[in-house]
Amino acid sequence: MAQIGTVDRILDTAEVLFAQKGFAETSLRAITSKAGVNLAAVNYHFGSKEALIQAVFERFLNPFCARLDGLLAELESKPDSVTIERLLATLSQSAVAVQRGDPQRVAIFFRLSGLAYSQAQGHLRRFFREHYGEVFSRFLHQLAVAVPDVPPMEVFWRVHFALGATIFTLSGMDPLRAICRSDFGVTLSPQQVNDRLLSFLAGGIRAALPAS
Amino acid sequence: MAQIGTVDRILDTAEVLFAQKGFAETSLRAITSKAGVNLAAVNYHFGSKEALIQAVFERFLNPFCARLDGLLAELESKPDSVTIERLLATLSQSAVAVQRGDPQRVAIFFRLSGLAYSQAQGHLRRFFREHYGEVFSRFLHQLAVAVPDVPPMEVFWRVHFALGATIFTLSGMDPLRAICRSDFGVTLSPQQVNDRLLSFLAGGIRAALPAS
DNA sequence: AAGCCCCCGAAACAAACGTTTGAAACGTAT
DNA sequence: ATACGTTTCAAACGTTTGTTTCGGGGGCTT
Repeated sequence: MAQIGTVDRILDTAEVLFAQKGFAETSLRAITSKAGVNLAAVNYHFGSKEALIQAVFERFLNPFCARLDGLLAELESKPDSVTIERLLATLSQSAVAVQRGDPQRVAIFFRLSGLAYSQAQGHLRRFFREHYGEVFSRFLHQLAVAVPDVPPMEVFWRVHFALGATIFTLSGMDPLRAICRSDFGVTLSPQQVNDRLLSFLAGGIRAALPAS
Repeated sequence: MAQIGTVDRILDTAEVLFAQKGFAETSLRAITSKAGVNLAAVNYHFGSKEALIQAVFERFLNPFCARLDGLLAELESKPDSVTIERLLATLSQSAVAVQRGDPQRVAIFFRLSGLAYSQAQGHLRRFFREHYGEVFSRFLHQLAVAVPDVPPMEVFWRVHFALGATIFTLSGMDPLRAICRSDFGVTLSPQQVNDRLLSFLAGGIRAALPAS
């Protein structure tokens, strides 16, 4: 068993607790006591709670965006085969791969993204737009290529609709699967939920435009 | 100018502040000082902050569900004409009507719903399931009738996907419209965003099932 | 007018929060 | 062994939080 340092122990614990209860509802004392480190360690290593939150995001968003960026570059080299399904699958695969295929960690990934998004105000939104805006618009552009008969502005909106469905669903994955099991007697794997989500999204993006 | 009582002044103010910054981030002092009432008034009239939060939800969810329930009953009497589009429009109209057509208040409505949902833990989730679970499953059943070729369990999942897209989008309506204006030079009205959302959802719900 | 009940207001309460402090413990290079 | 920079620790700091207390009206009924 490899000994992990204080910084990573804090990040590992903060990640889980933030995903479970939100940022404001998670105290530094809860994090440090569960992580088995001293309370002052957070301010020593990160400077402040706000900086810790950003560090948590950076740790999984940086590799995610790097991988996504690489896969998008690969797709751009052969523009003919770019479909919605392939683009969405690329996104999904990036998330899963970065979390080493662990569904539990993928859930945390999306749960945190959802929290960050609903935390509409101030510093986190700026942080996202500055660090990850480029990859996002690259994805947006690829998607516009994949559906040439849908105007770019409509693609923009539909991507946000899709983003909402994704984050919303995957951030509440476990409770939803429990309801599904109790109401229909069927236990779906996260992968199966993901497949259903992707076909829903593809159908939505390709839908007929509203009669304006 | 009609004088409104202390209770409603608190509810009006809390509603806005909760929607803007979340529950934990909004202090009772912020609410009471902005509402122009004494700090102790919250605990006097509601008992606790948690009870205030529930009261805020009840005030707009009760009339919303009542109206939705009535419209659903109306639809059940003529099962032939029930389509996805009509059902979604019913939902949308209920929300708009209850908020007296004020887009600002409709935004608050969805923003609060989104917050409640992302606040996955404990008391709010129970509260929702107990109070509004019946109307929800009634809606679900109607939707299953409207798309007979999609199995009920698939409808269940797709409704949650749609719920996510809706809450997510409408809760961040204003910032998204600002981005759309700056990126495409087009200013959409909330109604126009709603139309686009509805066709996206209809397309998603009707999409081809994943090859399992 | 006296009593009663409901509501308001200023102040205080204990608890929890993020953050800071200064000294002890550590490993490492001189 | 000594000295040095880094990390850990217990303790305390000053705020802010939700909640409670208690005295003082305002509008009733008797």
